[in-house]
Amino acid sequence: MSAPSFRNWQSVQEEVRRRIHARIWKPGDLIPNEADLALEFGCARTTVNRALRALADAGVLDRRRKAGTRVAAQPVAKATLQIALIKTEIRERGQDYSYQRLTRSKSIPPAAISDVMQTAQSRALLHIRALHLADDKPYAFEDRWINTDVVPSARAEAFDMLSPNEWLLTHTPYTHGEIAFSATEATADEAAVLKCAEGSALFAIDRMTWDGARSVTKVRLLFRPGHQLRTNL
Amino acid sequence: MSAPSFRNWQSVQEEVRRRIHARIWKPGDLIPNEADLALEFGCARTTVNRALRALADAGVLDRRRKAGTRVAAQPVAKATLQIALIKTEIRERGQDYSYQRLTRSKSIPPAAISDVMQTAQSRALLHIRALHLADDKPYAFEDRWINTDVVPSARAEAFDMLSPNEWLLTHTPYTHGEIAFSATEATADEAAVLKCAEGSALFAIDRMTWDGARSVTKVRLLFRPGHQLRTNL
DNA sequence: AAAATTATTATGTATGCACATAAAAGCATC
DNA sequence: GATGCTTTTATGTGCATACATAATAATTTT
Repeated sequence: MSAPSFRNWQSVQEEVRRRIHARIWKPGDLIPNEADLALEFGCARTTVNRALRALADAGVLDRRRKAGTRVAAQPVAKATLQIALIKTEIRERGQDYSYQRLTRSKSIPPAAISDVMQTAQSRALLHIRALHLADDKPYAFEDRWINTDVVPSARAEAFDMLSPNEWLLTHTPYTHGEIAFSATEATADEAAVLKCAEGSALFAIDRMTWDGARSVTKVRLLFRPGHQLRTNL
Repeated sequence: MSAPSFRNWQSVQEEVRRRIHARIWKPGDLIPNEADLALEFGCARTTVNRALRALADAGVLDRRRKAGTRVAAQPVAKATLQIALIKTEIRERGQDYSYQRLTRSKSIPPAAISDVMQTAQSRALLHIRALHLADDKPYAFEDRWINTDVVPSARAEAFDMLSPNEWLLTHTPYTHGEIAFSATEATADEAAVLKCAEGSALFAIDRMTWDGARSVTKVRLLFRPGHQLRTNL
C-alpha cells in the first residue's frame, strides 16, 4: 500500500470528497490537519490548503483556526443562482426576446418604496413599468423605481427601446444589494399585463441595489405563471 | 505620487473593485496583467492572482489564459442562497420549531415522480408527508419520496419525531442535485394542511438529489403564503 | 475556584521561483 | 487565401519557506 500521490489540488479535493462520501470521514468529524494530509498525499501544504479552502467555500467543510477542519455537520446546500439579464435568459432558452415599455414617469413613490429605499417621502423617483416578452408572449413584468439623485443620467433615458434591466447593468455601478424571492397572487393589473388569470400564483423577484449608503434602484420582477428558477447543487 | 503598496490580497481586491466602481476600468475593458499589477501594487504576482481569482469567482471579472483579464461586461448577479434545515431556519428567526408527520407509506409513485427520479414505474418508494411549524403555526409542508434501494436504512425510520429533511442530511451522502424555485396555487389539500385559503400563492422549492446515477430523494417544500427567500448580492 | 496570562497549534497568507497550459498571434506551407 | 505549425504570452498551479493570526489549552496569579 504505497502513497498514491495526489499532485494537484483538484485531485486532493476529489479524494477528500470521496472519503466524506464513503463515510470514512463522517459529518462532524475532525479530519487530519493540513500538514499531515500533505505528508500523506505527497504534496505541499499549500496544495492541501487550496483544496480544503475550496471545499470550505462550497460548504462541505468547516474550518477554524487552531480548532482544525471538520466535515460540515449540516452541509448547507449552497445554491448559487445566476441572475442574468432577462434578455439573455430568454435567448438562452432559444426563444425570441422582445421588450415593451409600458409607462415612464417621475413620481412620488408610495411610502413602502421610499421607506425601503430610504429616500425622502416627498422626493420624486423615476418609475418605469415594462414588459419582457418571449416569443411575443408575456414573460416578466418589470416594475422599477430609480433614484435619479444617484443615477442622474437616467433622466435622459426614455427606456422605450432598451429595458432599465439592461441599461442599469452597464451604466450604474453599485456596491451591494439585496434580493428576495417569493410567491404572490396576481392583482387585476398584473394579470392584465401578463395575460394571465387574476389571482394566479406569480413568482416574484425583488431586488434593491445600493451605492454606499444611497439606494440606486428597486425593482420587482413578476414572472408569468409556471416560471421556475433552477440551479444545481 | 508614490505606490501606496497593497500588501495583502484583500486590499488588492478592494483596490480593483474601487477602480471598477470608479469606472477607471469599465465593463468590457482589459485590465493590466498580473505581473504589471504586482509591480504597481508592490506585491507578489501570487497575491494579485489570488485577488483577481476571487473577483472572477464573484463574477466581477472574466479571465482567460493568454487573453487576459477583463471587467465583466455583464456582471452576472450571483445570488448564493443558503438552504439550511427548516428547523434551523425557524430557530434563527427566533421562533419555536415543531414537527408533525402526516403520512408515511411505501407506495408506487405517480409517473411524474418515477420519471424524474428515473426509477422503474412499478417500483414502490417511501412517501412521507410532513409539516414544519413555527410557533405552532404551519410554516412549510414537506412532500417527499425516498428511493429505499439507495437508502435502505430509511425503511427502519418512522419519521414521526425526526423530519426526513433532517434525517437524510446526516444519514445520506449524495453527489449532486438540482433545486428549483417556483410559485404555485395551493390545492385544497395543501391549503388544508397549511391552513391557508385554497388557491393562495405558495412559494415552492423542489429539490432532487442523486448518488451517482441513482436518485436518492425528491422533495417538494411548500411554504405558507408570504414566505420570502432572501439573500445579499 | 475564578480570572488573567502565556504557550501552543492549526489555519491563513505572502513571497520567489519554476513550470504547465491555453489561446492568440505570427509564420510557413500548400 | 486557407491551412497547419510554431512562438509568444497571460493565466494557472505547485512548492518551500516564513510569518501572521485566532482560538484553544496550559499555566499562573488573584
